[in-house]
Formats: sequence, C-alpha cells, structure tokens
Amino acid sequence: MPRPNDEVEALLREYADLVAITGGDAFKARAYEKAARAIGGYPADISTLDADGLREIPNVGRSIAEKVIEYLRTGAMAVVEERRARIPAGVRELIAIPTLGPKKALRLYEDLHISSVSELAAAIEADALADLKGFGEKTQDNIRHGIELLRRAGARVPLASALDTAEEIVGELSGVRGCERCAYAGSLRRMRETVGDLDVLVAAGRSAPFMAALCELPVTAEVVARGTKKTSVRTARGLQVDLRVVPPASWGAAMQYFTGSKAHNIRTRTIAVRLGLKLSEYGLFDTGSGTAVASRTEEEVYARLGLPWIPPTLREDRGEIEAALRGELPRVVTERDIRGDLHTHTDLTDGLASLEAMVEAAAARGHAYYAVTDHAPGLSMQRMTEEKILAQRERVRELDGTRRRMRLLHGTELNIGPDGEVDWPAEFLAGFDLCVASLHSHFDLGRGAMTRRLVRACENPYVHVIGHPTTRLIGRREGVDADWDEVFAACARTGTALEVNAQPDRLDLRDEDILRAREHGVRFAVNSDAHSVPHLGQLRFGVGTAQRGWLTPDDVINTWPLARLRRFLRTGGRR
DNA sequence: GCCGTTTTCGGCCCGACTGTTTTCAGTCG
Repeated sequence: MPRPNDEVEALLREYADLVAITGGDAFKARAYEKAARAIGGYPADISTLDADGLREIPNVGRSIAEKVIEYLRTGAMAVVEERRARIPAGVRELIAIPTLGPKKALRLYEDLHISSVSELAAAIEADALADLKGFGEKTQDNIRHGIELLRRAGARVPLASALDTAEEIVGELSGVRGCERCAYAGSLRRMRETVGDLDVLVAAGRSAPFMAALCELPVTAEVVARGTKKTSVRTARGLQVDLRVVPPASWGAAMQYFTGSKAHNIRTRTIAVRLGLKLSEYGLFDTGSGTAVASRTEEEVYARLGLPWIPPTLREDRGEIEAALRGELPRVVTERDIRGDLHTHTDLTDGLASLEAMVEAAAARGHAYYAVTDHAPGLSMQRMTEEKILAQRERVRELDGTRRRMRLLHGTELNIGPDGEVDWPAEFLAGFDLCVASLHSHFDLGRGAMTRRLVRACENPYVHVIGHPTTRLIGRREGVDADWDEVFAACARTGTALEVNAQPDRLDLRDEDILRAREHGVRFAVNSDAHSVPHLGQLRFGVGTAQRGWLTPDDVINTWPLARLRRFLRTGGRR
C-alpha cells in the first residue's frame, strides 16, 4: 500500500488542480499544492497524527487538517467529490499536457466539450480548434507535441509507482499459505525508467490460492484473465499485473525467463541451442532426452550455459553476454556501496525539512558523509543570499560529526546561466566544500550554444558536479540538445563528475548516456537531490540507473572513502 | 487556504517566455 501521506498528497494535488480549472482563487490552489507537497514529504505517517499533529506540518492549517482527518476516517473528502462531479476526470488529464494549463483546459471543456486527451487529439486533427480564442497555429502545434510526449511514456508507469504496487503485491502474496518464493521480475527488476506491466512470480505447489488472492487484493480493479498457471489483473491506475505460479523446482528458470529482456533471452536461448539444450520458463532441458539439467536457481541456469549470474539491470543485450563470456562483467555499484549523498536541499531554499532533520535522517540511513547543497541566488525565486548561506555553513560545521559521526560537506547547487556562467565570484565559491551546477532555464538555446554553455560550466574550477545534466522530465520534457560527446569529453578533461540524479521522474543522466559518458572516462555522482526526508530513499532508483549504465564503485565518487572524495574535490579530479 | 504580524488582514517566489488575446494572459520553473 502506498503511504497514507502519498494518498493524501495525490488527493490534495487533484483538488488544487480542480480549483485552478474551475477558476477558483489562484492562491487557494497554490495553498493546496503546497500542503500536498509538505504532506508527501513529511517523515511521520499522517495516519498516526491528530489534528494538532497535522497542523505541525508546514502549510497545513485548520481547514486542510480537517479534510485530512475526514479522509483518514471515511476514505474520501467531500469537497473533492463535489468538484469531481462538476469536472470530468479527463479534463484534469488535459493539464498534464505540457503548455496546456487549467485556463485552456476549461476553455476546451466549456466551448467544445472536450474532456479527454484523445478527444483533444481528434479535435486538433479535425481542425475543430481553429475558431477557439487563444488556440492559434503555434499553440496547436505545441499541444500536438505535448500529447505525443505524453503518449510515448503514457502507456507505461513510472518506475517508482510500479515498484510501490509490486512491493505491495509481493508482500501480500508472500503471506499466502504455501508460498515458497515470491518476487517481481520483468522490466521492473531490470529497473527500467518506466514499466509497461508487472510480472510477479510465485513458487508453490498449488496455484489456486494465489490466483484468488491476487484477484481480491485492494489494488486490483479488474480481472483480465484467470487461469491455473497465469492470472492477469489491472490496477485502478491501469497497470496490468501478470502473476505466474510455477513449481518450486522451476523458480530460477522462471525468474530468468520473465526478467528478460526479450533481447537478452534470445541470446541465452541461442546459447542453449548450441549446447544441445532448450531453455524455457520451466528449466533448461537436454534436447535429446528431455531431462532437466538446471532450473532451481538463476545461478544454476546461467552456469549451465557457461555464464556467470548476470545482474538483472544489465540484461538488455548491450554487451553483457559477451562480457560474461570473457569473464569481464562489471562489478556494478549497489546501494550498499554508496557512502554519502552529494546533492540535497533544506528548507533554507525549496526543501521541506530543516537542516537538522535532513542530517538526522541521512545519518540514520548509515551515510558516512552528506553534502547540503541548497540553491544559489541565480534561481531568484529561492531568495538566497551570501549571509544566509554563510549562516548555514556555520550550522553545518557545528553539526559535523555529531550524528553517528557522519561528516558533513557544505555545498551549493549553482545555476548555470545561458552563457555557462554560475552564481558568485570565484573567491566566494572557494569557500564551499562542493559545488553542483545545474541548468534550470533557457533550455532551447540550440545545440552549439548549449554545448558551449555546458563545457564552460565544466571548465569552471569550482564546479565539481553537473546536476541532472540533460534536465529531462520523463514523459513531460525532453532533455536539452547538446553535443554530448563533447560535453562528456570536457567532463573527463576537467575532472567534473556527472550526476545520476535519482529522482524517479528525472533519472538523469539516463542509462544510455551513462554508457557513452563512461567511454570518455567520466566520473559520476549518484545523488538523491532530496527535498524532503522521504526523498532520501529514492537513491535506489539512481543506483539502478547507474547499474544499467554499467557503473562500478570506482566510477562513482560518492562510493569513495571521504579522504579520496576530498582529494577529488580539491584537485579537480583529473584522472 | 496558510501564515505572520509593524497580529485577524493582506500578501502569497519572481521573472521569463510565448503566442497572439496588440498590451497581456497563460504557463513554467
């Protein structure tokens, strides 16, 4: 089950959208948005709080606290239900289209009765928007492109929410009598950035209890197919879940088969054929006699094919078979290798939690070191000043080493301006232990100018890490256009690390870019970019992405002991 | 709707970009 905090966050966000669409007070909509964010990012489980406890959460006042309590008690909020009755759900979906906001969505609905993305697409094709005020040629082009972006990711679910659902289902099915093993496989196990459907496997003697359990789970909205070997259901959010129950003796073969990818499986099956074997989800069999030669564990199956066990995140037929045959599979970085987080925020800028709360939570995660990197003044909306960040530095120094001996680095996230310049003069930058520099605006400079901009940022001796380098938002915004090989070469030359930003809607750099950058000899930092305590846990998605980019601990500077990291930060890390 | 106070109203991140509604509304970060 998602945390109650996440459910309430989603509900309050929906209410904020509905208020904005129905033309309510813009500040009211904003207030609900802020409260939604604060509740989603609040460390304590809100279902354990009373009204006073809820009002301790920033941006939650009397009215919202009451609504939260109403929801926790009854499972619904009356005001949300009322607005839902007035505005079809599809109208809210419209504002997910980039460049289309609440005002345009309402106009489309009121004037043309458009209440879904597909109706809007059809209307544009039929040229039905021509006479609508505010919808000129360019606007229609933008909407068309926005729908395209949405559709490309649309049928797939973001990694983080797929994982929530999968863990809930695995948790439930593991508790069913007779369950010997239960796990998810498929693209989720390979940690792809979006997931088309969930593959869940159970090893058990009898399948019926598991099929029944799946169909009755709270998360199940619809049963698509029900059989003895396989049952498929759909969740309320439209995610299809395929459950397969296999005999315990087939567990390894089934996990191998259903983890995929398809391309990887074709390779493993071809190897099997050459060895006179047949590989299926039930096991590896001798083609002649039909006797099983391996099936119980994945290790066994791979070993019989002459391969070491291959981490799921590498199984994309991107050279892992060849590397495995040569005995040169990378020892990919794991969450346990990460010693610290090098990009995090506090409530001094747009984070939700205090410095103390973030440090406490990071120490509890077992980090050996931790960098605080609030926004610099270049993002003017954050209202940062030299005084404020120096005061923070003093506090960071006081806290250094006081929480489970975790060491603190004082840093900042600089804004890379259009020409590649960053905030603050050199002498001020020299006072930071660590500077992350990121793009936050001017995304359409054109390839040449964007390349020069990024290279210039790399060449700044005080810039240690380029944060979320492409600034893509999965399903919402493409990354900026640049000659990335040139940028990667500049990173390698100047000793500037590239971030693997772990926010599930960023995952930036993405796996393919990491593979390319790695060829240039670039170092990486896998960072949470946490703006709240719960976000610290999103590091796992960054680690999965780093694995998909074949990164080893040696490639990732925040797996290094602090002394080595400090040396890298001091010397510019040239190899 | 929340918050803070030079407290119970008045402000709320601020600016840039875009398209087209020719003087600004809508959207975004």
